Amino acid sequence: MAKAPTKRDEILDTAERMIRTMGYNGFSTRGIAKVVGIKAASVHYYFPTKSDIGVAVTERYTERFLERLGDPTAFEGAHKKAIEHYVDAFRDALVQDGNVCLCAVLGAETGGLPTEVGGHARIFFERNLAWLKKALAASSRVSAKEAQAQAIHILAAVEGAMILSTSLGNDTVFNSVAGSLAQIADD
Amino acid sequence: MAKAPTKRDEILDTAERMIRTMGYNGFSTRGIAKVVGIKAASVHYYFPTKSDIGVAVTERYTERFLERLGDPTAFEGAHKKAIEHYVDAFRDALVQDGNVCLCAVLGAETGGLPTEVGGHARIFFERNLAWLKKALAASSRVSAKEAQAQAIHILAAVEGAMILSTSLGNDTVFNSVAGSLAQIADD
DNA sequence: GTCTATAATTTGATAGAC
DNA sequence: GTCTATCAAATTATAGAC
Repeated sequence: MAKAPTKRDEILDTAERMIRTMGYNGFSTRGIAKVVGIKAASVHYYFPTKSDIGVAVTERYTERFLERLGDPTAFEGAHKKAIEHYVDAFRDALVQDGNVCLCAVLGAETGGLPTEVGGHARIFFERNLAWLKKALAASSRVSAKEAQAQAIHILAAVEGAMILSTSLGNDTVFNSVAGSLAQIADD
Repeated sequence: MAKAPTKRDEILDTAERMIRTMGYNGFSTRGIAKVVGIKAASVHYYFPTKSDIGVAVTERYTERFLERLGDPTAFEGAHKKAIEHYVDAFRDALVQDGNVCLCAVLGAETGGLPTEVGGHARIFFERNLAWLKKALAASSRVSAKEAQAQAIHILAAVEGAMILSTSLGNDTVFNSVAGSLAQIADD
């Protein structure tokens, strides 16, 4: 039997959804409270400040995402499989959740974020690049330099593809980019 | 002698800079007024609503960008040159202006935008894809289908690269992606 | 065109009762 | 833990004087 989500979880779920559709400056404690079915003051009981919500959402998002990615060295020799596995994680975020990557949104409005929130978005990107570099190094014979460049390229393309898909209202855009990235393995 | 910018232009310049750093929900009419040196009520004289500012900024941005791109059929046989020219336009936006692409920001927060503003961001993307398709079709022997996929890939990668660069505080990230994209021509 | 004044609403946050 | 009540500030926008 799945544990019922705590109020705290519901707040984070709602905040994540709102940030991913409207941005950090597009949600309010009152807006969250209304959805969760409590009062704004109760939201502040769990998270003293709005920035605390942003940080908690981003940390949870990053942990979940990297957990789902799993072991980057599990793709020995299967370069293409590694990339497909990576891209699939984002596809799920886009199609299942129906939203852009949290950190694509946060990264886009970096200048309008509390410093700590922007810092945690940055950590998401850094950890993703580290995962990709390891996965590429373990699955192909590219140099460390090439692995670095490929990692940056893949992450940038996937994040951009989610934004494009959302703005154009067309998920096939994401899949088109996913297909192109799989061919990086054919170098 | 360059014409002095009108007040209207100054408002749009300031709004564009603010949206590109903080997002649409991160700027206010008062914030703009303070920078321009007038009162908020005067901003509303030029643009009745905030949404009007967003639309005007996006339209102007799109026109300028496509003007700068020029003729997409000017690269006969020079596939690589076409891509480099396209990527350079974004590099200038990132390095000279010091900001992410306006529509990367707007696209990321689509769900939090007035409908018309989101619609104009979408138009930016559509016109960019159209330009790229023409440029790729005119400069190489790829099929229409391949040109479409390559166009989407290039646009997504460039937009994502700007966000990554900003969040990581590192412009070399953009240049790395730019280098990878130039190799698409080597297929 | 630019201002003052102001309205109506929203926002982030706190104090204190229950 | 959740509430009511409240605050101070900010926000979008309008009316009307100059």
